[in-house]
Order: sequence, then C-alpha cells, then structure tokens
Amino acid sequence: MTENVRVRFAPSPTGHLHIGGARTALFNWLYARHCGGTFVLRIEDTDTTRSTEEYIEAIIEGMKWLDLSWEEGPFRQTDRFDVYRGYVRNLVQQGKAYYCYCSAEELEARRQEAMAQGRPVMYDGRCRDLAEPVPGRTPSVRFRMPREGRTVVHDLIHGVVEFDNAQLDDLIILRSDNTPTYNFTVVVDDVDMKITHVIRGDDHLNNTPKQIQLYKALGYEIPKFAHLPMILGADKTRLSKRHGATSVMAYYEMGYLADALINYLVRLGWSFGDQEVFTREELIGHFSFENVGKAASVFNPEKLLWLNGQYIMKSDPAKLAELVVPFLLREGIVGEGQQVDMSWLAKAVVTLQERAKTLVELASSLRYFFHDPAAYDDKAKAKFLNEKSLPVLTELRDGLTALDDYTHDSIEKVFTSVVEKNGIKLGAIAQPVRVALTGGTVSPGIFEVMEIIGKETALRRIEKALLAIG
RNA sequence: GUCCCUAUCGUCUAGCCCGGCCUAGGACAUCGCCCUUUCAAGGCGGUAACACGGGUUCGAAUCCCGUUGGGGACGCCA
Repeated sequence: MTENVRVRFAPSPTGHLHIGGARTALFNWLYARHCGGTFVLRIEDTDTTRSTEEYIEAIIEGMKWLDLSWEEGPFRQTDRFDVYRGYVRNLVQQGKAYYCYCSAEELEARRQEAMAQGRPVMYDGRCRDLAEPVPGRTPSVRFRMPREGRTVVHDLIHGVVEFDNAQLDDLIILRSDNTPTYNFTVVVDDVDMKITHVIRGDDHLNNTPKQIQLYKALGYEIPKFAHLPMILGADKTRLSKRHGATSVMAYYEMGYLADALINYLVRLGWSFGDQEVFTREELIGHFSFENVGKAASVFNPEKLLWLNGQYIMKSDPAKLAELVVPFLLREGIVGEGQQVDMSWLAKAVVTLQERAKTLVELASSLRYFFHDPAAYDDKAKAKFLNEKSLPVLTELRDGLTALDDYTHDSIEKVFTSVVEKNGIKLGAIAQPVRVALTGGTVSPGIFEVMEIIGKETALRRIEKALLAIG
C-alpha cells in the first residue's frame, strides 16, 4: 500500500454528472481504494454565474447511484473565498502577482485580433510592470509567470511532458469582482487538502504547467499527476448531448445497473489482459495507472448494453426483483401502493434474466406475469390461435384442469401426451399456449411461465383464447 | 494560427517499455452453422487491424526521425 494517498474528484456544478465526469470520479475512487487512501469530493463552484444548487444535488445523486463513496466533503469553494484571497494578497505582496487594469472587452478584442493575424493568443503583459494604478478601473490580479525556461510535467500516464514557459500565460487568479479563478483555487485546495495525486481528464494537461508554477510560487510540494484520456462520441468528437445520453442518471432511467456502467467505463482506457467483466473487488485489486491507455476512446453503447445483460444474468434474482419495482410502477404494471410478493417476483425474474438487457426490458417482459393479455398480437393470433390449434388447445385445457399436482414437470407431461396423441410437434401446441398466456410469441419456457402464474390464471387465459378463436 | 497529447480489426483493447514466441490474441457489433417449444442464453466457425514514409537491425506492431490523421488547450469557464 502506498503512503497516505489522497485523491479528489472536483466537478463544477454547471451540469449533471456526465459520462466523462463519472469516469474521472471512478478512476479516483479506484485508486483511493486500491491504495487504502482517502477520496475527497470537492465542488468547484467558483463560477457563481453558472453553478447551481440543483446540479450539486444531481452530481451527488449520480455518485451515490454509482456507489462511489467519499471520505471527505463535499467541500465547496464558495465557502473558501477568503482563503483564496489571502493567498492572492500574499502573492501580490511578494511581487509574484500583479494588478491588471485591462477590461474583459479589451482583452477579448485583442484576442480576436491576434487570432486573425495568426499571432499567439496570449496576454501581452502590458500591466506586468505598471507603476501606478489606472484610475477608474477595478483591476483583476494576474500571476507573474516566468518567461524563460521550461516546465516539466511528470505524468503517471503520459510520462514526461515539457512546456516552454514563454508560452504560459500570465493567468488571472482573481477576477475584478474579487472572486478567484479555477487555476488558482485548484492549486490552493489541492495543497490545503493535501492531495497527493491529481487524477483528471487530459483536457487539463495544458493547465498543468501553469499550476506547477503556482505551486512553486506558493512554495508547496507538487503532487503527482495522472491525465486520463478523453471519452469521445461515435464521430470522434468530444462526448456531448448530440451523442445521446450523457448524464449518468439517464442510464439509470434506461434501466442500466450501476455496476455494469462502472465496468464499462473502467474498460474505456483501462485493461487487464483479456478480462472484460470484473467485480468491484477485482477492479480495486487490479487497478493501476500502468494499464491505463493514452489515446482517447469512443463510447460504444452496444457494448454497454451487452455488459448490462451480463450483469442482469449474473445478478441475484431477489436483488433484481427489488431493482425492477420502480420500473414496474413506471410502466403501470404495478399500481402505487400495491403489495408485491417479492419471492414470487424473484421467480418470475429468474425466467427473464438471460433475456432482458435492461431493467426497462425486464419490467415490460414481466407484464404478463401480472396481467392477462389485453390483446393478442395480430400476427401471432392469426398464426397460432385458429381452427387448427383449437382441438389441441382444448385437449390441453382438459388435461391441465385434471392436474392435481401443478408443477413445471407435470405440466410438461400433459403437453407431451397431447403431442404424442396427435402426432404433432411440441411447437404446434407450445406456441398457441404462449400466445394465449402472454399475448405474443416471445417468452421464457412456457412450462416455467405456467407454473409461476399458477393453474387458475393459466386456465383462465387459455379459456379466453379458446373463446377468441370462436 | 500557436502549443500539448495521441495513432493495432467498425468499436473497446492485448502485445510495445525488455525487438524474433505475432501466421497479431480477446471482447462488442456483424455474418454463417449447431442447440431449440418461441425469444434469448450457450457452443462452433467466418469477415475484419499494426496510418504512411524513411531509417536502425540478421530481424520491427514493437526502437528512432518525419508526414498524415484524430483529439485537446489557447477565457475575468472549469
């Protein structure tokens, strides 16, 4: 075990917990658990115009659903504004930061111009050595970046990455409205919270040299960095709404299991030989940055769906029965406040486990365990509920009615005897019964279904089908 | 435009660091067959990749250089 590993997930509450964020949270969590370290949750809400309380709740909801637990936090940067201002003051006093009187509009105009002329888009440093304040202006504070030399990032995933200091901007650390900015607060907090490993998306790799300079100016030890590859959509652009669901909770709504999503996400960028399916314990045990890839990966919904199916198949039926209840309610299959016999439901679930890929699918397939078919599928009725099936169906009904011991095996015997007596194939009677019981041609093994719905229900449905044939 | 990252089947990836065991392995998807009361699940098999060009070497997917492609960053966003 590594000494006192402390990591953090630091989302900004400007949106829901999305797939990329969840993956970052996951890798932090895994590393903390792997090392027996501490996982800190920190809300980076310094952009007060875009951050909302609702999104903070939403992020926490997502973390909880995924079962990524943290030891410390959630901390909020808005609670620590005084702390940051203190650090800023010190830097200004030491001459490591300075007041900048350029307005946001002027800066923007210069940026446009530089862009158009193909010049480097950087702050020109015009307030760097100002002797006097500019009257009538409220200044922001900029960090005085070294102009010479190189800054080296030692990344656990990318190795050594070097940057010319000349290309590092004198970044604003305190806005003119007296609020601190991201690149500054992230450093102050990582120091104050004794973060040992900064694990985040590699879209932050370019910020890292600036932050390293900040650590140096503040006189603090530099943590280890691990920049994870991005997750892209099918068109290889950054994952966004255009690619469908990006909010983690949308996957809950679609009937995905948290463990399946976790398993999928971890394999996006991390691997362990040829293994595809992992328990959380295995993940924690095997996790290491050495097995994290460097290239961005494309989010593949089909594979997630397959994995979800695998998880549903292997889940404990009782657990699955619990999980599917909200979906039964949503589909109107079960009424609000209705008592459901959970051990009976678990039996029904067992028959569908290898058939359903999501909880939504599972719930809707469960419908005929609760209700007689409201209508028959047209094609199914035409093909299986007709004059041809009438006599065998009648015969089967009579055989079933006479059954005292109504079980899977005894039901099967009734079918077998009808089949033998009439010289037909099993399908010639099983399919009509399937339509009678479920309304369609697709279901688990028909003997299992019959046993679970019970003799009375099965006979009632067959009777209805007989009537429907006329 | 500048800087940074990156490059194995359509997709996720193993192999690369420590060149020969690679006729490049696994998984998803896809196609075919088997099993079969339907649908699944499962089994068997097929199609499918080392971006390109130069080196280095007896030998390169593996090392080096370049090109090209892709991604990211360049905010008083995070």
